[in-house]
Amino acid sequence: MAEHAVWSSPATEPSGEDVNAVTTAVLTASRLLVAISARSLAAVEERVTLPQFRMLVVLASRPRMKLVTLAEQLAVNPSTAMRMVERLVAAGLVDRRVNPESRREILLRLTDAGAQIVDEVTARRREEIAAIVAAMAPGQRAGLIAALQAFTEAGGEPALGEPVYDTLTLGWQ
Amino acid sequence: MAEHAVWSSPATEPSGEDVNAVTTAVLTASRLLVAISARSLAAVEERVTLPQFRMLVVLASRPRMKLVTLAEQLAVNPSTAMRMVERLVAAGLVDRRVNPESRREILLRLTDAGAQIVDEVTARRREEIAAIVAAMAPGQRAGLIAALQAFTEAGGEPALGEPVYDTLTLGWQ
DNA sequence: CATAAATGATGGCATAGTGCAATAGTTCGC
DNA sequence: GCGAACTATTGCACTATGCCATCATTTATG
Repeated sequence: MAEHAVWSSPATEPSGEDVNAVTTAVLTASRLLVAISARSLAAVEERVTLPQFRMLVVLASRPRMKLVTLAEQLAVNPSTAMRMVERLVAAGLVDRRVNPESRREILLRLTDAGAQIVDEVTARRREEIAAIVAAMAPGQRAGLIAALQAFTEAGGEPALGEPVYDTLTLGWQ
Repeated sequence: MAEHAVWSSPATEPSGEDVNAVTTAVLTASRLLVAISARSLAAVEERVTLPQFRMLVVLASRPRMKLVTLAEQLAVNPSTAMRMVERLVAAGLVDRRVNPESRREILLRLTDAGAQIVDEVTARRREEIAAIVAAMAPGQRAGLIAALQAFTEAGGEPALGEPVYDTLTLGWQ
């Protein structure tokens, strides 16, 4: 549709076409990953909303989190996190208690039920990806690992300083 | 944390470990892609919300869409789509008019301003990915293309029947 | 130690996003 | 011509969000 400019990088490589083709391949693969993610969530989306699931994922990554930290991880306002926590506590998915070390803070963590939801989605996602990988010719798998590692390394760490927040809700760590 | 079972597929390959390693590589790369996506949206998120952006993306993919179709593409209730459309029309990002061919339908399409927002994010995302690809050793790029194509093919089309909706908001098509 | 400053949790208010159910206008099949 | 089917739209309820104000607790400072 829109004419995509070709980002040839004169200073580095003359292989603008090359880069462009790889970029397209990455975008195409991303689409599949997004679809996988959406499917992996289907099983739980009648129990929790997407924002709630993201909150569970963050809490799964680190127990004994206080509210402001949780809000930061989710990149939402503390008041938003507050009300979500209230609902999740009411739903029996999160446990909230005052931090005895510092009584102005609260400590949050998943209940078993909350942890189970996260595990369910995580496992489902891994299964889906594993199934796809298993469908690939064995010889191609090694190439995929090497290629993805190179890509991930070239991408480096997410933006410095900014909170690495996870728009989708992909919670594996 | 949780012990991940190893999905060896006895009927096909004995390479369960192999599959597992590839799966992990895929998940790691996905994380980077999610971060890229989040950053590419930063520039517009003061003008539109994430759901609104997703709506713009869908409208960009096909002009003259009617409301129910739009709602289906977004996997939301028509009433939800309706109200979102109202806001986007008010914001000057979407154009809404009665279909002269069938007066019970409305035809929706992006305004120039709406299209510009989509283009902006799409271009930004491509640029970010291209920059990463450019940082890879040229020799690795060909491998990445081949590997990703194999992966995408093995993944096949998204779930049959279900609407392919895009949880994240990655709108390239 | 006493008091100001900083931290953290909450609540009030307004807006956006969602789904379900009901309603009203159009079009289609017979 | 009429009822069925399709569309848009609205009412209602609830979740998600941000900004700002308030109250409790802890920390820093004189």
